[in-house]
Amino acid sequence: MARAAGVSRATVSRVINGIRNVDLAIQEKVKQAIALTGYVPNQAARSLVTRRTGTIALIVSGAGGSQESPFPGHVFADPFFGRVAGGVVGFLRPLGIYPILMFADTPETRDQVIAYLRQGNVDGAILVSISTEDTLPKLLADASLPAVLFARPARPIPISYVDVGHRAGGKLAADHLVARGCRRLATISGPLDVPASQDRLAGFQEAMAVHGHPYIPCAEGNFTLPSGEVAMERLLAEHPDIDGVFAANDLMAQGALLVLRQHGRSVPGDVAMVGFDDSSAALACRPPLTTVRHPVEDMAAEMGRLLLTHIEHPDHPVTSRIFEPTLVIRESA
Amino acid sequence: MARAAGVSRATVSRVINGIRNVDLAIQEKVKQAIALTGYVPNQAARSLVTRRTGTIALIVSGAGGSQESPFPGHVFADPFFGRVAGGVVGFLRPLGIYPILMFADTPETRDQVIAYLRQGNVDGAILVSISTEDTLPKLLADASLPAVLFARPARPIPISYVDVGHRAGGKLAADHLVARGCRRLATISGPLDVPASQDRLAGFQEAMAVHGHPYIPCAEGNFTLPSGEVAMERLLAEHPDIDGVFAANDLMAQGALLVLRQHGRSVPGDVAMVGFDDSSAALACRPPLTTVRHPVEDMAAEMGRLLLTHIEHPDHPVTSRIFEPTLVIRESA
DNA sequence: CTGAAAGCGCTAACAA
DNA sequence: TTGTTAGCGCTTTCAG
Repeated sequence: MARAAGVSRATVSRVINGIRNVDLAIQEKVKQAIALTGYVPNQAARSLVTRRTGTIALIVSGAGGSQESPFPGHVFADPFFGRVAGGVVGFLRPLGIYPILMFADTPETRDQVIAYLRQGNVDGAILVSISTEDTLPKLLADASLPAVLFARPARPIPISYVDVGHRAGGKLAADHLVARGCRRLATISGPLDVPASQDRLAGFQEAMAVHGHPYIPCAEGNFTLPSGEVAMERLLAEHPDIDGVFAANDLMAQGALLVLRQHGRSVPGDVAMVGFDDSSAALACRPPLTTVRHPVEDMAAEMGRLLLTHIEHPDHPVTSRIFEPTLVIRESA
Repeated sequence: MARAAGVSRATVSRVINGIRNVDLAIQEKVKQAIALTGYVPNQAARSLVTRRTGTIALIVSGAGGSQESPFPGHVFADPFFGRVAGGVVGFLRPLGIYPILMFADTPETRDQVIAYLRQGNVDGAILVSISTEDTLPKLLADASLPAVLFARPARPIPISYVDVGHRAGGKLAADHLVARGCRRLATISGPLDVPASQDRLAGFQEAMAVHGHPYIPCAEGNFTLPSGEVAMERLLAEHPDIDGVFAANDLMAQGALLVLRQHGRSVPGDVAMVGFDDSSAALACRPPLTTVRHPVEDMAAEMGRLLLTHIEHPDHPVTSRIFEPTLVIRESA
């Protein structure tokens, strides 16, 4: 700005950055000049010297051996991603920092992302990895860029992460279903190669075992609505007398509800249904879905917090933070 | 990088930026040195001189007189936003440019956004305005920052925008329903203060008028599933003999379908249903929803393209681009 | 076709 | 407490 505030640029810099040791009168004068001229510091110049951008990356990374659709619409359209983005933005915004949205689904785009990060465009990264085979977490670790993951990586990697107690969630569902009086339970699991699915299933099975149900029929889905439909269809064919189901996410539960209705089974009268996530899909179900709440927004905020401390303190040790799931009781069970 | 490539930094710069007039042998030498040292140019330094950041903002702006929820989850979770983000990222990514995700819902956050943009953090902005009362478009225009809107602003503002032919979409739905043999039509509109809702309704009504149906019962919703339920409930109460419905978006159609089933009406047997958007909700419906496709991804890509030309050519005239909707026929009509 | 030198706007030592 | 002085790493005239 016009150093016409009558002082040196150093002083202006000091008041803008809130460094004390500036005479109050001068501070006032500078502030007025700023307001008057509408001066805004140039971020590029600032970053050049501070080596901080005040920006972080929010990366969604899929598997993608080769190429996928040009429009990653269905990824961002996933209510789950929306909640993550909302949580991150909600936490970061008051701090005046905003995330850069990145998407990597192929080896090339992964390299592109890494290259971008190495340009010093961001101070750190928050990574939501969709696939077990994703190599980006490792690439990030190798680049020793401050980063935080959503969910425990399939293979151990020295990066901090945030996760929910999947086993505890499975147990919550089991206990509720049993307490409700269900006797012939079944479950629709997520894809069994992802840790979260395994853990939800294990938690459910273990809890059922202690309730005296050592064997629980299980159909594997892939977290999509149609997969929930076919899983329910199969379960019903093999065990027509089912009276309670735990689906590993709300979308599959929604699909299951659809076929239950088709078969004339009332919910929760004939069969009770418990989902997982407490996503918007849970509310779109009829009846509204009883579900295990996955506190995604809070977790996303925590990712932001963790990332910031990693950025501030480069030597901060790798950390993980596990959130407790809770049961949200609505009408389906 | 180690200017140990044996040349001056100026030459390295030229090679990196693909400026001709560089001896091929030297080019090779430099490239090797780059590969060897893993050199990456510092973006901040670059931006400082070029006055370009290679970054744009993707802003979601709501109304918000005062404050809203700390987590803008439901906004980003909206499948509509997901499609926009996907389209923008899909177009920009091959160009190596990524969007910064911003969210403004209160006057304060709007100012914060503007301040951020004025810091020179981005070259331009793509704005998805959720509310009619949003003042951000005007603020952007006043700041004369390159920007493109999604959808025509309620009040005329000198900013380029991209939109779909809402009227044409309404007509598509009307023609299809009539061709199918429906005689007693009704419609569920969106909030009538937003131009898109008005236009979809008008297009539908006009087309119905030419088909000899001058009056069409209409219930107003707000684009949410529950609002679709109550609207359908009302329509059914007042006009029990309805045999065809046009809902102004898929979510409301989904809600309407739910109450239709509750009332024992078969779809499309007893009543046919046409939605609008062709969002993921259309596929989640049972039966799958016949709907007017809103080519959101393509529109988002076009926003990127338009923004880029505005950035390249600051004097490029304000432009609008209207996309044609198409009918996607599935099972509900 | 290539190198030297200036300078983008800011922060941070260092002096005063 | 404030001003002066160096750069931060790059692009870009301007010479050569």
